[in-house]
Amino acid sequence: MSSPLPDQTTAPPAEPGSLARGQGVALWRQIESALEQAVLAGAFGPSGRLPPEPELARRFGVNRHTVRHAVKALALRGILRIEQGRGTFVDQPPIDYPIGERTRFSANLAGRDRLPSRVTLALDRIVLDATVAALLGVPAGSAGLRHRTLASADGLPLALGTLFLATERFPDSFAALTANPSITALFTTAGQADYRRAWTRIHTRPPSPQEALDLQQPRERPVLVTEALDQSAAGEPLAYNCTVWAGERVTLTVGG
Amino acid sequence: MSSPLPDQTTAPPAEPGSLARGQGVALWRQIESALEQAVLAGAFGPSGRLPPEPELARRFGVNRHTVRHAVKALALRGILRIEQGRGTFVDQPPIDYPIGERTRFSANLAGRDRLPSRVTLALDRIVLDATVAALLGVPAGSAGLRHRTLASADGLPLALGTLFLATERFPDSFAALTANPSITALFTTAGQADYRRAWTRIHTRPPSPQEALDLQQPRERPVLVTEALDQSAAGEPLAYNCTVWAGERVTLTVGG
DNA sequence: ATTCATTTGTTCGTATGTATG
DNA sequence: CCATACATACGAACAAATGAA
Repeated sequence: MSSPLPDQTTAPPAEPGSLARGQGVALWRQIESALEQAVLAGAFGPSGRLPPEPELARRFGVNRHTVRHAVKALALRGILRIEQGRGTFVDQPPIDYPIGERTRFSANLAGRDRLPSRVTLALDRIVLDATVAALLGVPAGSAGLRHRTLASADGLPLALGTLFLATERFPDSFAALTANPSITALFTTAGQADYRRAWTRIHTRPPSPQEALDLQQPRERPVLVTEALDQSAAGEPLAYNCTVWAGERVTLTVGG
Repeated sequence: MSSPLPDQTTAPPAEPGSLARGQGVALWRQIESALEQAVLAGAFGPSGRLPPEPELARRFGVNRHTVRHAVKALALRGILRIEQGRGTFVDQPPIDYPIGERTRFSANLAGRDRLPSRVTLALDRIVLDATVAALLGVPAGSAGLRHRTLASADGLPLALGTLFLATERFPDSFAALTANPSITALFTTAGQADYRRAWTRIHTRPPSPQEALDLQQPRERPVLVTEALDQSAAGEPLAYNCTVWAGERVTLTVGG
């Protein structure tokens, strides 16, 4: 049988016979260069996964040891990342995501050759429980809105966001968020363009099965959980946000 | 044979016969109250680990199902945390650790009934590699110091810290840190009492086997990794710090 | 909890190419 | 030309980690 999973990596990094033997350049050096070129060309797709070693050896027409020598050299240089039992991957540096008083989503990822996107997963009218209501400064049991979104960069899920709003403060938010999932746009319409982040709490834990599925990451890899409160310029609570980040794909940055 | 691990929890939460049968209060309700009292009294020690269910059942003189009913109720209320295959634990809320421009360690944990402590694990003279040297603003290959510490609160490990200094900036740092592991003290002596945190990067990943051991946490629970650069008031880099936190025991807070 | 397929990690042995003296 | 040392390359088998069934 052929490979059970349709492998999303398509790139054939070499044609057999493209290597020069006995010309003073070791085979593993030539393979190292070829793989590095392939990485820079983005030949391994958004997953960044390389074909397994035996497959690479076949394509290059060399022994597995020789491929391993090349791969190890690239791993030492930080180009590739080897994970026993899982595979070898392009070592994409995690996306650096600044968190501070003035954080906006899409502005963060622009200008660093990543394609940001944000889709609405769900938008529900809910009853605010005691904890969230207290944060939003309304009585427990008040009407509210829960907006669940999935943020991606470069086609890979980055974060699951859940936003809580009090209906009494944003009466038309359901229609507004249906039309445009951007919180910044909603706040601006409501005359709160100058909101800021009052505080952010950061924690980590293993993902729930559903979160691992949504974020397309293994259950063994942890998630970052941030909780944040957005505040108006006057200091009133506007929205409470709880975001679950794919831990292996982001670094949060404070200051700098 | 008796229990293979010497259990550090000593507290007997009840004496048999202390339960009132047939008095209109279900046994599991009484056990729920008794356990809650025990939790509030800190009867389960710093580990927060409850005795195994059969042991609890024996102490209360009831069937294991009855204990499970009580424990489940407390878990639903967020008082206890059940971990299949590991045990039942007091659900200690994670320690809230503020990170900002003026973060100091011991100041953070005082006044919240946790006993902070910090011990030196290792203090080495090293050669600074390119990455760290660049951050510290010295040539790669310069002499430096690496200071590894273990921070604990309440007897439980909280974080493994690694600090990098350039020797040329702090000539006497080896002796100073040997005498007093506090960075604040070192900086103060060097006339840099007014240092601040230039930036902090936050990431998460599974712990290495050694880290799991040092932090006394299961390998399945992730760690938080913070990297931070301390800067003088004049904007010169002073020290680079990389800290690995026990993820289940801390929440980092920005602002607020 | 077990089993299985996949993938990387390790260790043998052997042969060849290259540089040195 | 020969001897030696070392890096390179190949082959086979097994170990260990991962993830899915």
